[in-house]
Amino acid sequence: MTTMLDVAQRAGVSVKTVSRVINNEPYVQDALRERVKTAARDLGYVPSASARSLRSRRSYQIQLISHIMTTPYVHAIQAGAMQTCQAEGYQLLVAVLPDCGDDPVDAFRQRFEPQLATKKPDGVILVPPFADIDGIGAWLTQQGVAVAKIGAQSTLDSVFSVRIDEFAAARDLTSLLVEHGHRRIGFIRGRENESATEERFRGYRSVLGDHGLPFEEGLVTPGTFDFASGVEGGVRLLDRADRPTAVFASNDDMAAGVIVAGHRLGLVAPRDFSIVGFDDSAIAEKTWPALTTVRQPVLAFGTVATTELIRTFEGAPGASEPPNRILDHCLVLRDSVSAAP
Amino acid sequence: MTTMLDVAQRAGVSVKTVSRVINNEPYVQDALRERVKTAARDLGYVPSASARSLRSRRSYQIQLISHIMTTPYVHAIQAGAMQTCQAEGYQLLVAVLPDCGDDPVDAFRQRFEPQLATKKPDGVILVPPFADIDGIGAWLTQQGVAVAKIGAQSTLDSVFSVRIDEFAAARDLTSLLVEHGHRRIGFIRGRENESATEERFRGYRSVLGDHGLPFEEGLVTPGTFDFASGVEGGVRLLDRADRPTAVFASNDDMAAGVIVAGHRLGLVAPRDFSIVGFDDSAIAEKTWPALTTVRQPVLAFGTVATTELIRTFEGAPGASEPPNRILDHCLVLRDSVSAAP
DNA sequence: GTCCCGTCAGACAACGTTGTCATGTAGAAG
DNA sequence: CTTCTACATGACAACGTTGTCTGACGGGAC
Repeated sequence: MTTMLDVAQRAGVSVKTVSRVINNEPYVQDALRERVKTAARDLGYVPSASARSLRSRRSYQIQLISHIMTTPYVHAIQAGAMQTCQAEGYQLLVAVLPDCGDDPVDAFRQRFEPQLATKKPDGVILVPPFADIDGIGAWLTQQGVAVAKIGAQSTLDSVFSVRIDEFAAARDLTSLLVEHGHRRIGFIRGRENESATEERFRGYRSVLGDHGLPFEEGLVTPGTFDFASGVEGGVRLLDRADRPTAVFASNDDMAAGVIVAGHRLGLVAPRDFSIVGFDDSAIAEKTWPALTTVRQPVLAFGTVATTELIRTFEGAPGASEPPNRILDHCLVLRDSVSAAP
Repeated sequence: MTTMLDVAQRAGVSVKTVSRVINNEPYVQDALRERVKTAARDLGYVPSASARSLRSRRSYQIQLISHIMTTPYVHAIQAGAMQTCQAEGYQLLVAVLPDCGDDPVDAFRQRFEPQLATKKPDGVILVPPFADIDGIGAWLTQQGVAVAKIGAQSTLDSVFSVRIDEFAAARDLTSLLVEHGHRRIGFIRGRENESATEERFRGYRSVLGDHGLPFEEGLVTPGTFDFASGVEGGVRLLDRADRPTAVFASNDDMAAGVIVAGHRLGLVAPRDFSIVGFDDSAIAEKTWPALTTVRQPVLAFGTVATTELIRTFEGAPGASEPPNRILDHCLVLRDSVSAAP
C-alpha cells in the first residue's frame, strides 16, 4: 500500500505538503503542486479513508435512512444518491428502522446514538415518514450531522429539503378526471401523519371545489401506500351500487391494488371505472391497463439531496441556497382513464 | 466523546485490557472483564470505527455489488444483508457498476481498485451477473477480500455461494404446466451467460423429455429478465395461429410482460393461455391474474451470505462449512395457470 | 536599512485503537 | 525447592493522515 510518505519522498517534499495538495489547500506553489500530483498519480496513491476520518473527524459517508428499503420510491432515491456519492468520492450507507411505535424520535435516537459514536456520517438523507418528523431532523442537526429531507417541507433553516409540489400534482390528476367527465371520484388516502397524504388529499378536494362538485365523505377511504391496502380500499369503494366512476389512489401500488379489486368484482378498468396513481413507480407501466399517474423525479431527489449535503460540509463558498427546493413533476398519461359513462 | 482511556481509568485498568474485553479476547479474568464491561456501559462507550480499522486493517464493512439496484431481486438481498449487518455491528455499503462491456473483469477492476486502496471492505456480496463471472471472484479473493456469491455456483474453494436448485425449481414449474394438460409450452429465456438462464431452460427441456413431448425450437424466445423484454417475447410467442397454450417466463417481470402482451392481442390469462414466472418478486401478486411462480428465499440469500462472510473473517472456529449452500425453493400457486383447452 | 506582512514549506504531535513484547503470578511437574 | 508452563496484565509503538506551530523567504512601506 502506498502512503503519503511514499508520494512525499518521490516528489521530494514533506508529507504535509502532499496532504495540502490532496486536499486542495492553498499555500503551495503551482510547480510543486504539479510535481506532487504527478508523483501521486505515478504511484497510484489513494488516501486511506480510516486515517483520514480518524484525524479529521469527517467520515466521507452519507447515510440514507428509511423505514423500509423495499419500495420503489426509496429504491430510486438510493440509486440517485449512490450515483452522486460515487462521483464525489463518498460512500453511501443504508440503514432501516422499521416500526417506530409511539415515539419515533426516541426510537430513532435509540437506534442511531451508538452509531454516531462509532462513526458519524457527514450527512443523512431522510425520506418519509422520517422526513415528516421535525424532531428527528432537529436531533441530527444538533448532533452535528447535516440533514437533507426528501418529500417533505423543512421547517428548520439548517435542514435542506427537496420535493415536488404535491398539492399541484394532485390537482393535475384530479382535473384530468374531471375533464373526462367524472363527477364522483373516490379517493384512497396514504399513511397518516405524512405531509404527502394531506397535500394530495388537499389537491383533490380543491379541484372538486373549483368545479362546484360536492365532496362526499363516503368516497374517501384510508390506505397505507401499499398494494394490499389498495385492494381493500378498492373493494370498499367499488363494491356498491353507487360506486364512483373514477378512483384517485394516493400512489401507484395502491392503484394497482384497485385494478385487482375491480377484477375480483368483475369490473375492468378503464371500461367500468377510471383509476389514477401517483409516483410513476415501476409498477405503473406493468399493470393492465397501464396507469395514468404523476411522475416524481425520484432519482433526481437522490442526486440533488446528496449534492446539496456535500456542498454543505465542503464549506459552500457561494450564496446560501434556499433550503427548500421544489422540482418539477409531470403528468404521465397512459391507459387507465377513460371518459365517464 | 468517550474513548478507551476513559473506560480504562474508570475501571482502573490499562487501555489494552479494555481493548481485550471489547474484542472478546482471552486472558482477562472474569471479575475484571465484568468491571470493564460495566464501566463501558456506564460511560456509553462505543469504539471508534476509524481508529479500529486504521490499526487493525479491518473495515467492518460489507459491500453489496450489483449491476443495478432497482430490481426487486437485488433489493430483497440488500434487505437481508442489512438485517444481518445491523445485528452484527457491520456497515452495509452498496455499489453499482452498470454496463460492463466486453471485458467485465477489467471493468470491475477499474472501478474497484482505487476503492480497495481507500478502504477495503471485509467482504463482498456478488449477485448475478457478476456472480457468474469467475474472474471477479478470483480477483477479489486475491486482493484479500472475502467473497460470497448469490444465485450462482462457486467454482473456487475460497468463495462461498448460496442459491436454490434452479434446475429442480424449473422442473417443478414445467411439471405443473404439463400436469394441467399443456403440451406446447413457450419459453422466454433470461439474460445470456448467466447460469440461472441455462439452469431454468435445462429444467424446462428435461421435463418435456420425461413426458415424451417434442422440443420445438420455435417456442423458445430470448429475453433479458426485464418487463419490456417479456412483452416482446410474449408478442412473439402469442401472436400467431399455432400459439402455445402456456408460457414459462424465466422471471416474474417478464411474466407480467407476457400478460400485458396478451391483453394487447386480445388474449386474457389464464383463459386463453397459462403463464408462470420465477422468483416470486413483488410484482407476482400485483398482476391480474396473480402469478403462479417459484419462490426464491431471496431475503435469506442476503442474511446467509452476510452471516457466512462474517463467520469467515471472525476466524470461524467450527468445521469448515461446504462452500456451496443450497436453500429450499417453493412452488407458489396463484391464478395464472389453468387446464389446457 | 528596518520593519512588517503575506506566502510557502516543514517538523511535530495528535486522533483512538490494536499488535508486540515484556513482565508478573500461580500452579504443576520434576 | 527449583523449573517450567499457562495465564494475566500493562507499557509502548504503530497505523496514515491532518491540525498547529514555527520558521524562511521576498517584497512593499516607512
